[in-house]
Amino acid sequence: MATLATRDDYATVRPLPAVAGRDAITLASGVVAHGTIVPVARDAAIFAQEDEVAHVYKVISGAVRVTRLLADGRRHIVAFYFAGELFGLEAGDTHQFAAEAVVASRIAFVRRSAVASEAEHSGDAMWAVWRLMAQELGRAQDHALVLGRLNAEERVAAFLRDMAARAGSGDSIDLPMSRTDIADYLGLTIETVSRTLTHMERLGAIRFAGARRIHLRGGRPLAKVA
Amino acid sequence: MATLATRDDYATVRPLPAVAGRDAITLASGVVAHGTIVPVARDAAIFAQEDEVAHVYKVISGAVRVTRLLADGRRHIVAFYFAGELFGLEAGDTHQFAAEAVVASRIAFVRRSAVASEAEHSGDAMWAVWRLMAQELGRAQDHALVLGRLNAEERVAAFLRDMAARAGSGDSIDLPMSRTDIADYLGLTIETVSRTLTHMERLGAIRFAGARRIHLRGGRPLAKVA
DNA sequence: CGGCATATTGAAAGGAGTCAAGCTGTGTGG
DNA sequence: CCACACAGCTTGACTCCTTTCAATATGCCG
Repeated sequence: MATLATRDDYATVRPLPAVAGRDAITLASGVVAHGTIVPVARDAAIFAQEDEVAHVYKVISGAVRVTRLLADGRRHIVAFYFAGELFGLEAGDTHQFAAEAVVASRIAFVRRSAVASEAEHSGDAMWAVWRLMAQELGRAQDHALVLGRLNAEERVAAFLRDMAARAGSGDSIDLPMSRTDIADYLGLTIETVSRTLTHMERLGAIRFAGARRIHLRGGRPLAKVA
Repeated sequence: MATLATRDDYATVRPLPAVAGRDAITLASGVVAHGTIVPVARDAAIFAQEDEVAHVYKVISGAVRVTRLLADGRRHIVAFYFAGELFGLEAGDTHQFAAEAVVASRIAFVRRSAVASEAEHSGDAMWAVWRLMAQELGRAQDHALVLGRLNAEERVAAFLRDMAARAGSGDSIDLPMSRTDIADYLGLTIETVSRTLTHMERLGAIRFAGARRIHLRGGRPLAKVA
């Protein structure tokens, strides 16, 4: 199914240790740590599924997808991250997921130890990390609800609403990811995603301006989910 | 769809403030807080979806389900919790879910503020709460993968494996929840759950001892997922 | 022992998947 | 600057897994 992104397909980006810590990265309001901003090409890996957890990441510009691969090749996208968002926070020492740039992006690498020591010394930082974790948990639970109980139309509508809030401006949504990415995020096939979007356009709920730019019309697809 | 558990169906259990704090509850190894152990009847609510977050809970005995209800009545089960497990930890001030006892259970109510102050004073407690949160996140992400990319047989197999590890003894699984609960957890219908279990029995992968007691045979259903 | 909730089983329908062409549009080379 | 080429997207026809609708069966509890 679909084109797979395995570890060997792309070179993993590895910032030189020597230059790490050059930039001041704002993890949360008031919480700043040193890190390195690295340009990452489209589809290049930021970390792989077996990598040791060494950093926490912030999207400076562009977009990131976090994925899991099943042994038989099925792919699941855990989450997308956009400019300003943090990702890569995991409890264990080995990444359970892989992360790749959806489009050419600039990613801040902050050493996990830097975040940890920041959190130990400052209640604010600790609190910020906690909030981030809680937000991730909420997103994952929402995602499970979408995958467990919504039909194709509802899933795509929920996705568009989420994207409108996070990657859109006004009623215009800029989708940096492919239909394959959307399908793997929503537990559907690319054909179903495509058909559903076409159907929504026919209904007048959305309008296309190229395959990856969508205008919402009258918030019609918003009506469904809690 | 299915029998619905709405807020009005059951009386919510509310421990008397006067008796709160009578028992010493172990939240994690070495982290103890005062709380109250309350008996909760089968299907009785522990908290409802709109309730203010006042407590953190620990299952002393029995089992708990945490659910979400869609406006049209569709139900999604976020998670099950068994003896020894903690639940109810949420970031906001209002519960996003409801919790009910699956069977008659004993639940420890610990004031959230007690946990918070414990965490503020002790690095250990803080760390324990963090670990719990991270574990929940991992579970939610695993659940999303199951719902997004596995078929009915694989979902049930994954469920049985999880139950064997958490609510079983050896190769024997004691399922306290109904087929409806399982279906709402796995994003299936009760008929599909039932048929799948029957099919697994025909294949010799499991053996029934009553509808809610299952013996695994040779770990056959374990073969599928990562 | 009866009665009701829970579970199983069957048959038919439907929504999403699969397989297979085309189409579009973006990037590149002539 | 135009045109080709390839990746990505759309559309169509058909299949299949899961749902839906409908009876039974089972079993727990009073």
